[in-house]
Amino acid sequence: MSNINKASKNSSRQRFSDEQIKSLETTFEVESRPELRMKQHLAKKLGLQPRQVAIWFQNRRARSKPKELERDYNVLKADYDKLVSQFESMKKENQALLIQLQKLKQAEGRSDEQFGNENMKIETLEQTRFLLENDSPELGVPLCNDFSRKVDYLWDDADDHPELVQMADGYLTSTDNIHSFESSCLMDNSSHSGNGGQAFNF
DNA sequence: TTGTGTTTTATTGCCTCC
DNA sequence: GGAGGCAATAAAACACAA
Repeated sequence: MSNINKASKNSSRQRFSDEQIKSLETTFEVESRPELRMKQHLAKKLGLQPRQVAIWFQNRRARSKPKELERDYNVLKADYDKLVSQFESMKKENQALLIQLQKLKQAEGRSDEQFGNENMKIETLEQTRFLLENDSPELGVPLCNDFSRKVDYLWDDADDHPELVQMADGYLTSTDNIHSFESSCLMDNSSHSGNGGQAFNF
């Protein structure tokens, strides 16, 4: 269609009146996708063509879409932040419980060597915590690059204690936790290929 | 007044569903 | 295949600074 034809075809275009807009908005709040019958009723009531009413709702939905997306994003982010917070507190609780377990096992007569060198554990804890906290400061959560490097078996005789492994940051955790954590990392790895120079070799 | 950016109405083309 | 929805886009109407 030429520009001239378009211009002549649109020459009668005019903005809807405040009353028309108000009525359309009111309807939109109740039903953003009104049925044909409703659109015909509205058109008759407002002195518009049914096609104009249909187009108005179409455009109105398009305008509201970014706002809806923003609302959904905020809800999801709030949920996510809450989960991160819960995860952190559960991680601490888990650590405390595993330390308790460690002490109990020590009390049972195990030597310190079987549980690894405490000094090295503390040093590794500080280094890894720094890296994880700086992986994604804007989200306040660590990413999962090179996860496999961050897991070491706590005991040389791991066969005796397959239920416990040591995270590289010094936290103790169960193998079940490790597996679930690895699964969650699959989502992150797509957007963070490689270790970005941040991974830490142990 | 005019140039420019934004908003609103309308068209087009494609897709999905029945 | 027709109806209706959506994304992309055109173009008129409007707002506003200079």
